[in-house]
Amino acid sequence: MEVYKVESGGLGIKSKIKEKQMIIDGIQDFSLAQTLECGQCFRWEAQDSFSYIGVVGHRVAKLTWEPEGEQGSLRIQQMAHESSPDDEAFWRYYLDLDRDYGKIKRKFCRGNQAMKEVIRVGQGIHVLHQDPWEALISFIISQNNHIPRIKASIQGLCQLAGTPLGEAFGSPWYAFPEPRQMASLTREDLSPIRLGYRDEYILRAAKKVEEDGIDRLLECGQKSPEEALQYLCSFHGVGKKVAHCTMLYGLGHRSSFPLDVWMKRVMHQMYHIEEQDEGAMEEMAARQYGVDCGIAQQYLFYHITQSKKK
DNA sequence: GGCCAGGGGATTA
DNA sequence: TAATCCCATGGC
Repeated sequence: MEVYKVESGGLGIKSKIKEKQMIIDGIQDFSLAQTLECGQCFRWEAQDSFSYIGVVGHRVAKLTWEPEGEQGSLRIQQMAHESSPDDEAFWRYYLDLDRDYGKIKRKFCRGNQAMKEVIRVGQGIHVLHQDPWEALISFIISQNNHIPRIKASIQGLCQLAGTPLGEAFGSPWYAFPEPRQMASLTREDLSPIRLGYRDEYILRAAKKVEEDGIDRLLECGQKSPEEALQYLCSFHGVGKKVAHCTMLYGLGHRSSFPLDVWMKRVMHQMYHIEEQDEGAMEEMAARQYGVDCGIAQQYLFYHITQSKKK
């Protein structure tokens, strides 16, 4: 059995790989459940409160969180034949484990008492690095929709058009459909998934990405937020909200601050900004939270949606 | 049966 | 640039 250790990130996180599973330990400021259930992603299934199974790219994995006091370790069990040498780096990046969230949270709370309570509720949230194409389509589907239905629609889409990844943990798994796979579908093909009027949006998006080239979308991660926003909004069915979600969760733009009905509600509560005044909310976000305001958005969103559940 | 769900497009004025 | 309506769908 091969065991090796890797150190990186400067946060004292170490990891070792045993057979087909990997353990990353010494992780702080992280909650697997909060990160996977704060509404930013739609393809993870809870097994229990410490364990989730899902698909990222062509990787099928079971993630298990093992708390140890203030810290914890993450066990990653991946489908055997999908292992590759860069798995470790892949999961670190996907889960954003090498960012100092403690420092970011302290910055958000400086001179902002209300934010301390907001962050206390979702203190383990990390903003993921998801696939940009999957994020774009997922958030088009999310419009005027509920999270359980969004998940069901995406699962249906993957089963319909995604590459089969084989069986693992007792079920068959599918990759998220590539633009090419989705572009060949018709509205009739999609009708069993019940996307409603959103089916046309995702088909047109697939065709546009086929025409423009996927790199045109991926390059938005390196471009300015203004340029990325402009390109994303050129997709039919993509407005500012969906564009900002794609930028934040898929393209790594941590300064994106998506404003939905919940965020408008919480920004009104905290800063007394009128709910239709998006410009004032964006200015306030930039001033209060700076370049990482997208991360602040996630704490705020989690807090307001959790508080309404009770 | 009306209202809402992490919106966006098209049409008005 | 706002405001309004419509776009399907399902849960409550």
